[in-house]
Amino acid sequence: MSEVTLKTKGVEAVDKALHILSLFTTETPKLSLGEISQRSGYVKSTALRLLISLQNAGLIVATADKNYMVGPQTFRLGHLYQRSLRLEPIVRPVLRALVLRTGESGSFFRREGNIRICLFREDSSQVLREHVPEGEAVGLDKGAPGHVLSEFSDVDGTRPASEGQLGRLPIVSLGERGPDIAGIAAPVFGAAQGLVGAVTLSGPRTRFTPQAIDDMKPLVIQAASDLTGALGGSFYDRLSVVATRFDHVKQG
Amino acid sequence: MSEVTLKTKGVEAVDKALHILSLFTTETPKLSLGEISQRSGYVKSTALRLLISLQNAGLIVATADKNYMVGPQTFRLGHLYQRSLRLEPIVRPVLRALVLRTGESGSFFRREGNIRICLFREDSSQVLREHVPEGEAVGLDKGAPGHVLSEFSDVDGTRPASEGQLGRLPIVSLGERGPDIAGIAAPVFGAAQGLVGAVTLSGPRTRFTPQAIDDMKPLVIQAASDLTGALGGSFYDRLSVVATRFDHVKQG
DNA sequence: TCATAAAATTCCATTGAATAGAACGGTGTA
DNA sequence: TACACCGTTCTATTCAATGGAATTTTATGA
Repeated sequence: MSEVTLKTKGVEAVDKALHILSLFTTETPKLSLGEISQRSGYVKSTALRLLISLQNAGLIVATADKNYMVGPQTFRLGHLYQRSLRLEPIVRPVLRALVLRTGESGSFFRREGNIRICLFREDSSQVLREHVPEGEAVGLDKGAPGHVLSEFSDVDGTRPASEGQLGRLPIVSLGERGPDIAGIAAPVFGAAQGLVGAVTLSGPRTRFTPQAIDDMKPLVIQAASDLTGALGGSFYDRLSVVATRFDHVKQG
Repeated sequence: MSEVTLKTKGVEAVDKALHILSLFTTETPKLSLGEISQRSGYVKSTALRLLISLQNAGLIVATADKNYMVGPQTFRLGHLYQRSLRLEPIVRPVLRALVLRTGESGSFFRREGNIRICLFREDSSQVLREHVPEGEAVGLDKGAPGHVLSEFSDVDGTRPASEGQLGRLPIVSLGERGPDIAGIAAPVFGAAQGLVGAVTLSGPRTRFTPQAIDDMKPLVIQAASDLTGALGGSFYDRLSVVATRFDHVKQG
């Protein structure tokens, strides 16, 4: 109610309905009317009517046991979104190559507001692997890709990344997102759009030894550079800079 | 207005907003306010307010050139849907194996109302391949998986598939969905849920020679049987039936 | 099995949110 | 420079959304 009712406002009933939609998360993928009413703060009759509209649109489906889950239309729209970015044919092969050469899992993250979502993921074939499925939203403050997306968020067509920023690449994270999870990430830039996302290799910390990390670092940088090139970006074109700095990073 | 305002109805404003959302398709992923107003029939001021709510929820984003596209929240929700079905860990490996052994692309379709959507897809590495990306909605009347999903749609926990139905498997489609596209499909059943989906191999018609088709048929049947088993289903347990009929099918 | 509790669903008078269309402003085109 | 088109803001009217109570359905357990 008192949330954010400012600016040129939308339609309250729609806001409420979509708020209900947002209650469905990985942790709570299935909710009863009572839970929805409680969590949203809307009385049950109101929540129910909103749910009917959501169901008619196929965004929500009712289960046999009188619960609610997200519906098939979300899937259609979600893939429409994924395709609208036109990144998949570029990113997927690069990730696949990374995974083949390292045996760890490769992902591509994109910043959306103050979270990051896993747009693409290629799993390693290892039995032991961490798991951030595609579509998962994670905070910006944790993990190597999070740092990358924060650090380079102000990069756009007019303001390229500084040498100092590039010098710190790739960013390595050990035990941040979870005690046993490690990751190595680097930013991907587009021509005019600036920061597009972050490419990362991740896996169980036990396999990320100093030696292994040193082996993977140049591969991640190379992948980020390849992707940036494919998107028309040029920040990695100063390869001398990156190469020089990169030697430096390896020592650190 | 006169569309469908019957039954225990929901909330009109929400219906309108979600109708706007449904205007975004593969063919028209990007719409201006004018187009939205025209296609939906809502006056521009109304459409604009609904769009504001949709934007606040992250389901729609405005592009730099004053157009609208689906937003990142659809992606999050879409993958939540995909995961809520709990099919991916089961289906994906089977598809991958199919692709490896045949060189064609494998997909898993699910019926949603009177359309089918591609839930999972594993591309072949061949240069020439047809393309139905994940999330794409296709009609039930065309293509091998469409026929499968139609033919077995009445199968549920209480009414198993008849021998006659099973005998016609797998269903082969040549040049139906497009003049150059061929596919081989078979149904997947769950324990109590009945028909869960259809697994299919598809590719350019030129590679689907009678010989190649005969080679692929048992693999598709086997994949469908494996998936059905993994889901607790048992329709393929009458393997004698399937095997016998299958020999018959090969001759046909 | 029936009684009790809890949840979902329906109903309806009140009211304020959504609406339509006109007016405004901005941008590109002839 | 003027015109035409598109997006955006404004506002009085009205009808759709609301919430709470009533009713029905489902779950629990004695």
